[in-house]
Amino acid sequence: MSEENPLRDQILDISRHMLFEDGYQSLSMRKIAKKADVSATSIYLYFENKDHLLHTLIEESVEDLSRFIESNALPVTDNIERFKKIIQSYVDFGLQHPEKYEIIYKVRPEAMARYPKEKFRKTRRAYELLVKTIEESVSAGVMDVEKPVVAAYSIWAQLHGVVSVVLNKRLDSRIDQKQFIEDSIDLVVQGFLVRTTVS
Amino acid sequence: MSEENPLRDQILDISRHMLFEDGYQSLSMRKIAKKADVSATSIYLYFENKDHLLHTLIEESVEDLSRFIESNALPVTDNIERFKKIIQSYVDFGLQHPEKYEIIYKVRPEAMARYPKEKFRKTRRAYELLVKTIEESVSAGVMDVEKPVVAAYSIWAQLHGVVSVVLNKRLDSRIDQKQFIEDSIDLVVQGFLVRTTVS
DNA sequence: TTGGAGTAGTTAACACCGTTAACCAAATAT
DNA sequence: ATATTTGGTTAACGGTGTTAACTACTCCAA
Repeated sequence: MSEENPLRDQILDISRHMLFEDGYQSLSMRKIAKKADVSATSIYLYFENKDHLLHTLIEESVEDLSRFIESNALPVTDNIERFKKIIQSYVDFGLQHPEKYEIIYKVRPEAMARYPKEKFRKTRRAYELLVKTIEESVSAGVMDVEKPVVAAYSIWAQLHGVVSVVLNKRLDSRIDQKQFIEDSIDLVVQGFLVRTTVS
Repeated sequence: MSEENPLRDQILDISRHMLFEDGYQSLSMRKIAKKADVSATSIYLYFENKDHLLHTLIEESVEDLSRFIESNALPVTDNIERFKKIIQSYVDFGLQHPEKYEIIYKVRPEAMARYPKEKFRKTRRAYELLVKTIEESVSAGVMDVEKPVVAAYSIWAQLHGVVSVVLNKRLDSRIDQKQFIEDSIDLVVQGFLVRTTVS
């Protein structure tokens, strides 16, 4: 993945940082170049265009997110516990690496429309893991979910809502952040565990 | 709200349509103006700048969404039924008015960062209604939810995930759309109704 | 040792962008 | 009849992504 080039990596670092600080709109190739102390066109030596630069950033973040969740959840053998671990890891990653997490969603609308579908699917390893975990729980008879694919997607959306409201500081002032996170995770998890068949 | 001006309305219509067709990135004041057969600067007679134009579009859409949900759900007196109605209405609106629905979320990241917070809160009437409905259900003892404010937000996020995966045609080819929607709604609703105390 | 071929960058230019300033003509009010 | 407001215009500024053409520098073969 990393093509072993210092300037290329530097451009990615600067872009990620600027994106997080000032948002997408004010991110320009020329500004990136200036900060890297290089001419604007040099960026094109390493990235086809602005879209591709952004896509690389997204891909990198999704990869990190996937790896993080996998490294936490894969070792867990019990299905229910792995289910919980995936959810917890997703939220943890978002809160611990806001710079990377936000890129996945912040860039979306415009650049994402041109994001190659196949890459989109390929990078969703963590999602696949969640689906598999739910499916196995169902097979084992410890969970009762009709459509794991749907359920997993819903969970994903829900978790994103939780993480983003915290990161964007849109949390109602009456609500304690830590408690909000705990409660939300609990809400998601319990929504499924209630359906667990008691052995 | 509508300031009774034909050109102003035309600009909004064109913008909304162009935004839906070609996305945010390729939306420019000059293109809007050209399509309205007017000089680019004329837009500034009715909108302070591009941001304000977008914000007006968002506000309008959120207003429509809120009205739609309210008109469907307010007449329903039974709390549980109203709860279901709100959820169903949200999804229906998204699928029936994709042009308006997508604006609410498509524009977000860049322009949304500058969207005045107070307006943001003011327009969330439908959300408030959902919170109120859950709270009343809890008071009436027919639902058991610790933090209605959190729960409502989670539901919102989850529903958005459902609607957007359909609108963006990101649905896995194995899955039937109609069934996906029904199942998802059921999943959300059941997640709460399971907690209903049987009288 | 020379010279040709990459390599890693440069400058100049194009077409487009949001926005401002200055202007103008027609409608309206005094 | 004249002043003011309304609803537009053109010209210009500084910024944008991207392309084309160029330039140094390194490396390798004859």
